[in-house]
Amino acid sequence: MNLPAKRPGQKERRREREARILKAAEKVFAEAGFGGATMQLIADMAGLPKANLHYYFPTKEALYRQVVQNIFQIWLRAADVFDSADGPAEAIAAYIDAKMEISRHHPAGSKVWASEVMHGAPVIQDYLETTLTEWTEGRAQVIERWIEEGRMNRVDPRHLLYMLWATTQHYADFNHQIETLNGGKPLSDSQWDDAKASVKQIILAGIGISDAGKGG
Amino acid sequence: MNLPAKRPGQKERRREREARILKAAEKVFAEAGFGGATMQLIADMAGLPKANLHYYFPTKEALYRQVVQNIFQIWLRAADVFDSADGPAEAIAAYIDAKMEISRHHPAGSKVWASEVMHGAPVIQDYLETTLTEWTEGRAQVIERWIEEGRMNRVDPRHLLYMLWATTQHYADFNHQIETLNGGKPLSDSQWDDAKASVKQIILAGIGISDAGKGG
DNA sequence: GTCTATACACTGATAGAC
DNA sequence: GTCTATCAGTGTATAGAC
Repeated sequence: MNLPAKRPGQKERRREREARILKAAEKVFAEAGFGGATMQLIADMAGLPKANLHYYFPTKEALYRQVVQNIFQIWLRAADVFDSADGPAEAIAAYIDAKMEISRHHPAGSKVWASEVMHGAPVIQDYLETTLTEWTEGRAQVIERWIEEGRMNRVDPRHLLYMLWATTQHYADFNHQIETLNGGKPLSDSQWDDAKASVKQIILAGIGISDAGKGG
Repeated sequence: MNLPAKRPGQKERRREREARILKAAEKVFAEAGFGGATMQLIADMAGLPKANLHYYFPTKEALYRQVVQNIFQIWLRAADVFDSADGPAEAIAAYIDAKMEISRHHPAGSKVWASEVMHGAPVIQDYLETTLTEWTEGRAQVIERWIEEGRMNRVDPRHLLYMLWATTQHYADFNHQIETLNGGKPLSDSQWDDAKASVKQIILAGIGISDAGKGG
């Protein structure tokens, strides 16, 4: 009877808590690693009793798996800009910008991803073998076409992609080291602009596109 | 009396076991992280009873600390080639080659280092603030001089160094991902040559040095 | 100097009251 | 559907026999 009317936004509350747990878990996993992270820490940061986590996620590994999958989706969405442009200069510049933005505003996610891959991808190996492999092959073909059209230097497409991933994610994964070398202070807005400009300058010049991404 | 004569190579045996423990610890820490690594795993891999580890290293953290310090020394030695050359083309090419060799033959060490920095450098923060900061500032000045002498493009020296670190270490830290994208097989000798050549090609061209590092 | 057995703390997960 | 109390398992570290 009144049961349906009795739950206004009950599902929303559950979603809101799930999101809070996932956010806390991402941070704790990033800072302590899977083995070093504890359900107690995650629960405290999410503001819930420890046992409640198992009501939303059956096991620690299931929670971790969800965190990693979310990060993977963010990577994939950022990769879309690679296709929305019609030339290497615009596409690669946009891709660098998008990934640098993620490194700046989502460093914890990048760290969890890096840790997962470093440990042999025990949880997302299937994604590496399917989605990531397909995406990489597709993008390598696009780069190869640009090379044959004479729109950029002949470089190995895969190693170019690795360099893009490595360089952009470095600003997230090693942000503590960069901060220390910056006198203990996080990069300012203008310093982030410098970082993005430097990465674009070197890589675009490195593949023979000289007039793009230069501000002055 | 005969006590000194009674210990032939006793110190050597201790050093040999210490080295074996350190080697096993490096691998376990790299694969499982600090929190995921157990003294049992390290002991098994080193072929010693678990409790014996505490005879050589008082705590798990002390063992970990020694592993991280050793890796840092390897990084520093590799950085020496930066100074043994007299120009940017030779110096940076040699630095890339040296770091790529470490990534190939010492991936576990690179992973432990990456993990330590990602978690906020709880153990080697002092090294970051002293040795690494001084080395970085010195090398940035060298690069700045090369720029003023017109021997390479004007780029931000620090972001160039970050790109060198990120790109070369990526082949160690993400070797599992690279292996997966390579059809599940480790890079062959020639593929490693391609990787080194690609990195040198893009970065050297990216800083305005066009005729170096090209094989054919 | 080396190993076996054990103490003590803490973790992930669950049972049961509300 | 939510929380308190607790269990079983595991981890580091150590005491004590040899």
